[in-house]
Amino acid sequence: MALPSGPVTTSSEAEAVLFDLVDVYDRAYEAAAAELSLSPAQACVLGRLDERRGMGALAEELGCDASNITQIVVRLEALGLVTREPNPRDRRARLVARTPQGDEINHRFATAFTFARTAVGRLSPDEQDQLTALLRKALG
Amino acid sequence: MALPSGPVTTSSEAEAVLFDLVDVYDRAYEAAAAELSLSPAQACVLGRLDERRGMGALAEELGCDASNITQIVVRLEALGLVTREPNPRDRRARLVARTPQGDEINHRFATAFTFARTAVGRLSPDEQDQLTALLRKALG
DNA sequence: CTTGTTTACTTGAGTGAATCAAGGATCATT
DNA sequence: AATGATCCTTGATTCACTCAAGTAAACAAG
Repeated sequence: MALPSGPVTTSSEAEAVLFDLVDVYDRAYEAAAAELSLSPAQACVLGRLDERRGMGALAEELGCDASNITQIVVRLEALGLVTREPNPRDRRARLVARTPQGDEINHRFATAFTFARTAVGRLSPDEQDQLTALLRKALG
Repeated sequence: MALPSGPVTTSSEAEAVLFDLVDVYDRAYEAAAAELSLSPAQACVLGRLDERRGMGALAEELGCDASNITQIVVRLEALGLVTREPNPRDRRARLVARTPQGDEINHRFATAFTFARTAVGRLSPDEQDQLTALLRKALG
């Protein structure tokens, strides 16, 4: 989603700021990925491989079709960032794991994606707690 | 972006909540669009046509290539939600405007996309002001 | 053990977003 | 009238995403 999500009509100021936040966050994420020549989806998957895991687990966590994950992982594999090893316990399944290069790129991505860190860093510890509490309440 | 944006590693709780918010927001936007058989990008463009305007203006506001807008608008036109009239003052340009049907769908979208409204509605007026202030500060 | 079912993943087809390069038409300037 | 910039479209390409079908292996009876 390169195009922003909203606003249709923002009735309250809080809604407008919320929208701004989401927009800036998404763009920052995309930009950080682009710096490493990754698509946002690739960066996302790569970031969820701190431990090796199956394709199905990824699909479920990310809430998308398994075939989508297959494609993304195939591309990450072609880039040398990920391997797909057969699962010795279940020969239907395959375990996806980051390569050392994948670790390196993932680390660089984490460094490049400064938005959340920076935004939170603009707040005092007290304010951070307030924000956390407010957002939790807002999320229901 | 159906796949979530983040987290790589969330160092603070505030960052984690921020990520949650963005994720839920994006998914809600997508779901609301899907209810009306629109893509998120289509809903986005449709929502920015309260006044008729040129393709270029849309592209600039949405930060993407003009040819991308062309495609999206062509599809919206095929759905009968939008018209592209020639600009009498400049025959290179075309003015995009919602049709009555487009207005209707846009309104239904605004109704279906309840996330921001609902989230903010969980907070008292005071809390809403606090949230607005905190997010403004965090956004820098 | 073989039959049938479920599970895990891949493949293929199709849609749409997005970008880039190139082109046509029109405007604006000299 | 010629030049160059502007507005938009077209074409080519990549990728994300979904759905329908298919393969292969696990699993559970009979």
